[in-house]
Amino acid sequence: MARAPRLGPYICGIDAALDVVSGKWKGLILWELDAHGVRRFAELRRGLPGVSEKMLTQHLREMETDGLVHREVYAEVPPRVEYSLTEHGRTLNRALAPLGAWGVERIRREGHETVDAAEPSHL
Amino acid sequence: MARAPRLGPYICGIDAALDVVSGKWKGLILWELDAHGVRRFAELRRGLPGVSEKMLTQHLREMETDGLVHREVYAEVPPRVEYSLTEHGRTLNRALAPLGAWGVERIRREGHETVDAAEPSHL
DNA sequence: TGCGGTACTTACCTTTTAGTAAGGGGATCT
DNA sequence: AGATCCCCTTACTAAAAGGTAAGTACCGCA
Repeated sequence: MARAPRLGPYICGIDAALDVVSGKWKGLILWELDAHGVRRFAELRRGLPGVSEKMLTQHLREMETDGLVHREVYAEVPPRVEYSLTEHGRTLNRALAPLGAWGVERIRREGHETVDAAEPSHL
Repeated sequence: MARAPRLGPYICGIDAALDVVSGKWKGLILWELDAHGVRRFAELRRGLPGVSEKMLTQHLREMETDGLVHREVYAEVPPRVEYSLTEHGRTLNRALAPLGAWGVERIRREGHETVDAAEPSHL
């Protein structure tokens, strides 16, 4: 791992954008950071139910090298690290908005349950 | 594979939308079908440099069960199958447009090379 | 006769991605 | 004294995604 800028060459813009958001939790991380502005590691962890520490660090590192998130480390005694979106991260989020709306429509159409409303109707 | 509607539950719309477009060639398939309207299997294959027949069928089948593409089989002597976008596929493509634009910007910034000079229609 | 084109399917293998579990080291809480 | 919190790192394992190659069955062309 630790691919520096990222692989390419890309065939079109969708390619390049999907490369950056594909990853099980990246969409949610983007959303959390967009909603709260600044979040610490443990806050993000609590905000993403089920994420492991390894995956969270890994995704955050990749998003940092991709120029989406800013990582600010405070050399304090209980270590403190704050994550926030960069300008690129914010524009990405804005570009993602119509896709999110489409997804919400799809969930509605298909009758999928969201996580907190999960009720197992007979499959 | 052959997951019927798709897994879920989703945490947000981005989740649901990414579920449907994640796959190495799905973005390109969407683009090809959007650009040409109707395409046969072998035409799509030629349009996606490097795709294997297996991956192409697999992706097309998933996109069909996801309600994005329509598959029309003609029972002719040299078999003929035509693929096109459904209405949902077309709205997805429209929702993908800002993301594609973001990706193009990113490619420009990073100085990645594109494979071909063809421009996606939804820019 | 043998090749290429049509649209796949199947089996097998490699690569990538994600999950699990443990550790580290100092500081505050009980 | 012991537990917990903080933000990770490392090693190992499992699952998913993707690639390669071959087979199917029928046809037209040279």
